[in-house]
Amino acid sequence: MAKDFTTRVEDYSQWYNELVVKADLADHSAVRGCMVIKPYGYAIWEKIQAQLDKMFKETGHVNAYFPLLIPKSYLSKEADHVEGFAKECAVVTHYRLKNAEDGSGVIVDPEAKLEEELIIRPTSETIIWNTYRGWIQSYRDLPLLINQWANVVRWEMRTRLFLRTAEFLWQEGHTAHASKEEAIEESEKMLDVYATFAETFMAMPVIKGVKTKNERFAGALETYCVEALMQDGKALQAGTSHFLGQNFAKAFDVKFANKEGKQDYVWATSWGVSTRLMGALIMTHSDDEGLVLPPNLAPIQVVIIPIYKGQEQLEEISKQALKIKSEIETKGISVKYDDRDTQKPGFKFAEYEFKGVPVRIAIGPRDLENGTIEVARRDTKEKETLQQQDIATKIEHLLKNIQSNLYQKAIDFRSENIHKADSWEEFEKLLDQGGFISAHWDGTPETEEKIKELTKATIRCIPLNNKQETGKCILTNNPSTQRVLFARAY
RNA sequence: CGGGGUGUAGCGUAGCCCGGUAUCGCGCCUGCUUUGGGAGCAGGAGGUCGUCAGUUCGAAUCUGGCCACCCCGACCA
Repeated sequence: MAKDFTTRVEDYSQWYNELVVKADLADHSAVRGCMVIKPYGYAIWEKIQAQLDKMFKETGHVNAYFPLLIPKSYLSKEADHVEGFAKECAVVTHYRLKNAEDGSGVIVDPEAKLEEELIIRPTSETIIWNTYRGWIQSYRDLPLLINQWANVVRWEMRTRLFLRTAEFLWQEGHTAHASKEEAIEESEKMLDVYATFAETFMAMPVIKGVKTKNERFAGALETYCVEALMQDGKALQAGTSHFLGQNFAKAFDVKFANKEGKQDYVWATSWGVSTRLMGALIMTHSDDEGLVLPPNLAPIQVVIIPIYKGQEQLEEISKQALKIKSEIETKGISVKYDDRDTQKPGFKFAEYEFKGVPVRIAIGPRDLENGTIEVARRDTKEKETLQQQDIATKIEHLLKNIQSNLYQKAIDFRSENIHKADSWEEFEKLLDQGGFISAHWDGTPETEEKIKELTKATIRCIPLNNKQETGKCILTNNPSTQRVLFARAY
């Protein structure tokens, strides 16, 4: 396990800071915790985005865009929602600057104070539901299935690169339904989309579950989540899907005429995943040599590096390399041929390793003679020399193999790190080892809070379709009907 | 907001106790040799020592104020 690297993502600055993201945007406290995503890192986000977007559309959703700035009053309409977000909102109070009279630079023009302050969205429920009021009159307008790709800002007291930045990119789905059952079904369906995405594309196993009341989204009746386990033994919430009941419909007065002609409030869901997924990706697979990307999300799946002496030999090798490149590309695989003359092969090898490129091909004079190439895989770092014929098929299989190997490795790691605890002593001991702990809980928020205070562990989720069994709460010994999953989390 | 720490070249640092105009590594530039795992040699460029004030003939170094950032906690996707 890559100890040094997974504990705190931002520590691996050597490769991470230079190539994926740079955090120190400016020497200014106002932007602390914001992130600059460099082109290579952004390419990974684009892959995530493209795949999720496809899955949303396959489940009947369409994209739309709502404003960044939200009138302050909107936020106060749903009581729980305000309480959840009020403490971390950036507020726009003025609309103009002017030159300072003493020539010291620009200042905020006090004349330009806004009558009503605007907040920068921490999430868009309020402005979207305010808009939906005008869009929904009849059951014929339902369901309304909309997704938004956007940035949001949450002024967190403490930030962590990728996992909790002040500004982050995400998608938020907001749907409206005619019945409670349909809305619940929708939130469960989207949870499934997230789980499928995590497992199939990110090669990251997740546990589907529901949050306890304490951990629920502000304003939701039920919060579903997918929880993943990072290499350092900490849990990470990878995505959430909320059943909002009629809370927002009531707060924003969104009513529709049902088939019987009666007015009723609509039922809502919202669901989202963010650039946190990139943190999850890094912390699930990477090692001390850098990123390890699952082929299904790697912007570059195969890199070809020529080994040569002199211009003449390079031309000869390039001819063959480009032939192999286009052959592999016929399988829909993305291939980069790196014939830069400014770096040596050894340097390039290392560079693509920390960029996480799944497969590297080296081709030199020796290969030209023998009709071979050297193929190296990032996940196991194994190298082998292959004949050039059928190379596209061989690479295609190799990529599939890497994808499933990464998933298997992650799932094995997780199985090794889920334990049952039946006493408080055992619970505490297991916690220090990291991982999920399956234990009985009496179902009260007070007990949950107490356990958090004592151990910093939280209930990550109550798994869906959880086995019912009688037991005693790990802390209070009160009767319990099921085990829940505890962990220390990011 | 509480507790701790740090500010010296693009990055990472030495020097500070004991005052005399700044050290080393990476990176960058030039040239030659190299190229199957992060090249070698030679030469070179780059610094208001966070900031303001004080002490002093003289301050990166001593004193005081301010600013910024990092870590730990409270909060959280």
